[in-house]
Amino acid sequence: MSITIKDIANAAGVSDSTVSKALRDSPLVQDKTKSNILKIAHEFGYQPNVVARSLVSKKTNTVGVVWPTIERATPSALITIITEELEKHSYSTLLAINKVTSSIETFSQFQVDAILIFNDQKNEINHRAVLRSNVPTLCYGIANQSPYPTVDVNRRLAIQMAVQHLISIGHTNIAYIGDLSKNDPMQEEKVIGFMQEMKKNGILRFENMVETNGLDQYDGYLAMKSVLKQEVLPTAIISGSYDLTKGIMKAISETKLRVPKDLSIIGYDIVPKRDLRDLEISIVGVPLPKIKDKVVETLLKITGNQVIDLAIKLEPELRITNSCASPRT
Amino acid sequence: MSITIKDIANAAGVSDSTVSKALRDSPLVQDKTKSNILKIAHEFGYQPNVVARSLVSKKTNTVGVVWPTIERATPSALITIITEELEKHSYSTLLAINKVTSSIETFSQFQVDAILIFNDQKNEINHRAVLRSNVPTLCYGIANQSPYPTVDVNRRLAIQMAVQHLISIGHTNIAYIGDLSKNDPMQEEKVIGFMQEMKKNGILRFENMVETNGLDQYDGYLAMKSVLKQEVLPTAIISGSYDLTKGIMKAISETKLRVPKDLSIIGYDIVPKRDLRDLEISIVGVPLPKIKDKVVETLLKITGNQVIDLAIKLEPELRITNSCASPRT
DNA sequence: ATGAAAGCGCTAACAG
DNA sequence: CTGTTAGCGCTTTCAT
Repeated sequence: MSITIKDIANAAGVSDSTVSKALRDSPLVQDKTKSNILKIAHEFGYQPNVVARSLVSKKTNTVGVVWPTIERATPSALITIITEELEKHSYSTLLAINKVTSSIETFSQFQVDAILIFNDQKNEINHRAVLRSNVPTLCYGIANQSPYPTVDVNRRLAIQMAVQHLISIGHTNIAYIGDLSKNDPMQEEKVIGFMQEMKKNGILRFENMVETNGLDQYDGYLAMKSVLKQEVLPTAIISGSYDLTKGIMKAISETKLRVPKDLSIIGYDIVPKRDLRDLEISIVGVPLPKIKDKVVETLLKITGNQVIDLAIKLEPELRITNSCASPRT
Repeated sequence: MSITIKDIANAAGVSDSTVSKALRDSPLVQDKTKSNILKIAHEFGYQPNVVARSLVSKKTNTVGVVWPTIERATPSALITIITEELEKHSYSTLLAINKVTSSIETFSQFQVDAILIFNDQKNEINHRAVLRSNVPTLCYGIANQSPYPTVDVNRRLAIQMAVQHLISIGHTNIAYIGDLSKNDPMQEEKVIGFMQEMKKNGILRFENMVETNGLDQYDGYLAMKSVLKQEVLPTAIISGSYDLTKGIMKAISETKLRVPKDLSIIGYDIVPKRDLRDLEISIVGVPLPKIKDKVVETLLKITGNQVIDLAIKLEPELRITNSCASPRT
């Protein structure tokens, strides 16, 4: 049996409610009494029973994160900083990795104050079940796919911006290296952005779309190796992810080609970790901290039942460095 | 406000407790009444309030997993299957990625029935805080480092077994490719196993220990590349992880060397995914499902406050395939 | 400033 | 078989 408010009340010789007040730092308790109670509570190793508390207060100060695809490493950096930020606002974060519907159920039963769904798969979410759960819910993924608010990094636009820039400085043979499968809607958005923009300019060729097996460095390395075997090399590369970019750079470094003289590079990137220091690669995307801020801000809003827009789109930034140059003629 | 047991009682014209019993499928309720209540509950979209329930039953049917190093991909496969298994036993699983102590606190406040700590770092865990939390706790990591039970995969022995085998078939120049840093006690165990066994046989040389940057394919690829530059090549390689092995194989495939004719390989491996089909690599380690079973079994035991051993060591298996042969003389 | 009492939603005796 | 009662640990009026 663990320590309850009663045990402390007994030890301090006061009533339960006084202890409750003292613990919540109410001004209705004398300082002396308060500090005495606090001391005893600490001695006893008292831990408030959230379960009992929330039964009356209807608040748990906890947000639940639904993360069905734990084995994909990409979003974990985001989750980590979101958790840190929420902690600053004195919210705890709990993760669930079951199927979306059953995770929601668990969180709803635990009376979390808000739910964040990482929707990085073509999940068949039972939206009715989610809505019925009665817990304010936010999505991270593609907007307008669900009946609840979604924070959406505009990946399509990001890649379009990259293409536009490369075209504007004269490139016509641009390759996209990334995940071309249709399993992950976020990756798909990038591909669509690339294809649209290339088609619009009438320069999309079959060889320009380079499939990778995954999103790791190694995948980028292998993909770039295959590109290097093409008869006519592209003059510019857009990479679908930070890790891919690292592998791509490695593959290039094993040839006599030089960036940006022979090849311009822009990487899609929202990750802050930067160990491409040797050569600053041009990047496009929304910086992670910006996403984190928006997500947490929105989460905090919805816990207060504030009504917010369904689609919260974050606009990407294009940061061009000396990894880009006009093609040699 | 959500639907409570009372609302259903009202609608069905029975008492709260009858509804409670019906919902828990008690035999003490007439079938007719029961089905009527169930029907109404379903119509209303009733969701039991676990918070209230556990306040009286002292059970949440939930286990909390403390996982402070979410960004390292390795253990996620384990967590995934543990979660699945627990679900079969009608337990929900919640993850926390904060610091160990504060995660424990959260779980303790939520009254989870058991806690599983993934201790894959040199964490400074405040053991007293954990013990005080009063929640049965299990560790996954290195045994005898904490005052609570630990499921420990005997990594040291695993690597020793691999070395022994290679020596037994005539190898004397054996390299270990893996994480040599001392940040992760689990990796360290493997290194110790290797060094001990090599020293015991008087064949440990400096070049035999090959450092990688991480545990990904790419790291293995790069490390093997560097090995291939050595003047005298080892005749056998022991790889520290599944992904490293993949990269190592790739690097070898780019040379004229053949496995096992020129090089024998044993990989440390507990992961079930097998896409090295083309060539079955010899492996040593404890299969993931076995770990999962032991962890879940133990978790279930401790929720019932059964007393169990502090150190639960799982013995590795060595599976030799045709990736190993005696060295050419 | 402190305590008594009521109640959050549910379960578990105990009566009927 | 069904209803009544008490109480889980905590917060929150409302008295004192």
